[in-house]
Amino acid sequence: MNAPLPLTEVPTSASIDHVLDLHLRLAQGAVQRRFSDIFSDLGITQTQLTTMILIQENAGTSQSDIGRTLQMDRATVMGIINRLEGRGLIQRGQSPTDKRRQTLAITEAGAAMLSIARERSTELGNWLKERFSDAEFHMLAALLKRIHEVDIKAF
Amino acid sequence: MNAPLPLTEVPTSASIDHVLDLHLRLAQGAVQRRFSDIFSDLGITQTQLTTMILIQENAGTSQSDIGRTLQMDRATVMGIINRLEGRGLIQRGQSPTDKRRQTLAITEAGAAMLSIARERSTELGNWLKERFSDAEFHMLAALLKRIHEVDIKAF
DNA sequence: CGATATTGTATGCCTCGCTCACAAATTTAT
DNA sequence: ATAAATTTGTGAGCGAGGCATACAATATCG
Repeated sequence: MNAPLPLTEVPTSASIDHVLDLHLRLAQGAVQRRFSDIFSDLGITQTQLTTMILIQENAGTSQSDIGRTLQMDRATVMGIINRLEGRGLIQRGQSPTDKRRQTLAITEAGAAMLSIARERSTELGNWLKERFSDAEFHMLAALLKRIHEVDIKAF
Repeated sequence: MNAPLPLTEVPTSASIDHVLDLHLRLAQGAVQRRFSDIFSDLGITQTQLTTMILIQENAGTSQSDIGRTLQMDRATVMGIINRLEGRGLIQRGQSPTDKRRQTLAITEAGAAMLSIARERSTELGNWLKERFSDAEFHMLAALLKRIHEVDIKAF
């Protein structure tokens, strides 16, 4: 369920080593792999879980809202919502005020899965925290935030 | 070519805000979008570019080597190599010592594109560096490295 | 009212990432 | 030297995510 294990020598590249975007991508990949390990029995992805949490804690949100928060296209969000609804984890409803909107809500099955998932999240969090002091951990989060937040600010 | 632009209020979640893995994912997404903007005319992805640089600076590497370095499955690497070879940017050859291996090399077209791409990389680097002091920048890289390197160390 | 923007949806295309299975070659063990 | 295990590339298949484009319905603003 993972990439091969490097024990032998592996090619490196001077011009690659200090490139931030590579480290970012590799780190994200590592987390993603760890995530699917930890959550394998729940069959859920990082994006899906985040989406569900967002729905649970913002009753009545719409797909567009989620897209804005998680910086995804409307069409992309729809795919995710379709998959979650297809599994009976969330439910679409009608907004009383705006007929274009669809309110999103967690089903009972979804809530059940979420309560398990939240525990697992702790596990993932610990796996990450192992590597850092508290200060480093918060620093890292803050620095990362600058990357995606400035992306927003640009408009 | 991008996600919608949040100007309005957007749902947030207390339990989501300090989750490191979300910031990591969003940051990576933001970089990816910026990347495809900057490199749009070259029609190349982050992964593809990294792969090509790796090949160029490690003459005769194999697909498996790349997989280990970039932490990707053999099968995944093959897909990437296929696409690059299909566009005539790289070339497969035969290893003189090991008949299982395929040596990878950059074609002339590939080298031409790489020289442009390296300039664009600077642009992406600057876009990132804007947000950070030098110390922060290096700190961030170092912290990220801990995430994917420990992943390796686990074996 | 009319023009403009927002929301959801459908379609289609592409990249990445994985599993499983297989064959050929190489290395290690007996 | 022969047998066993490992490495390498490949093929087929599956699914998620991410995008553009286009369309219809609804809201909002001038």
